[in-house]
Amino acid sequence: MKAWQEIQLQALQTSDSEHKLFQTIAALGTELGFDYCAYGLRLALPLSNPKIVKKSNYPTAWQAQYQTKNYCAIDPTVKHALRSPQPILWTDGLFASTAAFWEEARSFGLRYGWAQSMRDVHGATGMLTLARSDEPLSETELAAKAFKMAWLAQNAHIALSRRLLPKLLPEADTKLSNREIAVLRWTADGKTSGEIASIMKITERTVNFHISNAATKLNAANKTSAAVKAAMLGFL
Amino acid sequence: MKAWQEIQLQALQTSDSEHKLFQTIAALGTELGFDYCAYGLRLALPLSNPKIVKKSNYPTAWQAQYQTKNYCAIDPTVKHALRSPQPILWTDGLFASTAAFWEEARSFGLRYGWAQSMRDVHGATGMLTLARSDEPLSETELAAKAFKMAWLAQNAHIALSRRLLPKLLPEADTKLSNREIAVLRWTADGKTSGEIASIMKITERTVNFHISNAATKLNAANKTSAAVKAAMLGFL
DNA sequence: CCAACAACTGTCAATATTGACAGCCTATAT
DNA sequence: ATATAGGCTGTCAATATTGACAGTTGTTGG
Repeated sequence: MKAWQEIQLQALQTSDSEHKLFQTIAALGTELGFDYCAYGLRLALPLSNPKIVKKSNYPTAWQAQYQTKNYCAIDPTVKHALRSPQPILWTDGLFASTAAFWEEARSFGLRYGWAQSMRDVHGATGMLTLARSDEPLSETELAAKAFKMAWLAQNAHIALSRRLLPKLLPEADTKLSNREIAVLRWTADGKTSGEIASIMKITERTVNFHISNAATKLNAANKTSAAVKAAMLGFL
Repeated sequence: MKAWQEIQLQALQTSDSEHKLFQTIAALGTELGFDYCAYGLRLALPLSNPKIVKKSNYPTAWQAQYQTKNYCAIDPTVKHALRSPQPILWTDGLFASTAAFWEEARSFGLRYGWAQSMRDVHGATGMLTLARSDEPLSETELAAKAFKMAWLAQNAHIALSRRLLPKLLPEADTKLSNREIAVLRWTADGKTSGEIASIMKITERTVNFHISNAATKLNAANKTSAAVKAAMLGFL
């Protein structure tokens, strides 16, 4: 499978559009024996309504169904992906409580599938799904392809999220000063401004000053939100 | 390389001790041509002094040096691992600003190395390092082994963190009620108790009641800490 | 039926926060 | 030398929070 090595370099290094990048990943999926490929990215923020982006070469009708019926919310593979980076197979057991959804997916040819997710420093979770209509996934096939699938899941996320994140999450490239970071760290650990003041040997007024500057930079309404955002985005 | 498949099953499924598990991972590293193997786990909390656990088969003297001189804080591979899941090679460029550290590592036989990190739902970052004394890592060797290394980094973290996390981070298995989660979500997004009250159509008093219960469960001093902990641990 | 639990509400006082005013000091880059 | 930025401090009033008191309702499971 020489093509892997070649496409690999392309996928990682060229700065293609997201679309081309996804095509490359899908092509690698095809080489692994999967007609269908899907990548989903779920940002960490805002927590009460996280942004989700999907890219796939699924049948258009199914993509539309999935979107309008908000299947994302019930899809057991998504639920698993958000809890664990362990790969998961599409099995009857997995879809036990979502039979209608599972039935419908299969009617579009999405019968045998595999998925793995990955979380990055910014709290974003990426999920790669590989699927096909034809042939069940045997243990031996999985064992043989496990390494490449793991690699592909990783690199799909690294490459795609690098391109998608900046647009979707502008806060991700905020620059916080050292002081702001220090103050937010203590804040996130539950210290009051007064406590932080004595820890850092500065005035309470100054602590609040830094917090408020950080909150402005992070587009946060108050210190709680600022601490959460900074922590989730990996600034602390 | 049939052994891979066999050990793979063992590594994932048997509930060995951490130590045995690490041995297994190190053995897989050896099969990939690396004498040395190290796994580091950095928890997300507490933010102001995150817990770190290390396991390695490095020379004991170097492990001691690394620990006492707190090299963790300056090690450029660690710095990279905390920012990106992309694999990284030990190169002169990488250690440009930490020459003494790099020199010392090499004096212990740690000359050629590779590392990759991975973050999970609980915010913990795991980092796998594979290294050796003898032979430089060529592009072609890396290309040939990339898949297995990616797989190993992933599975080392999945397996080891599953065993290490519960002990190190007791908050990780807190059970929050649905109401508590909802209230914390809004809190983390920067809403005040009053705002959450009108969003959820309950009294401000009730909002504070849920927040305070959640804070107790999470061992948090106040709502900011509760929101950060819940968010970092993936409860929201 | 009863226990246990989640959800919900009330009041009051002590603390903490935010927001808006205004200004000083130091290091770095132009 | 001057602009710029980070770090630092002050006061005051309006809001928000926390903590400690005491209680109702509805559901679930033994």
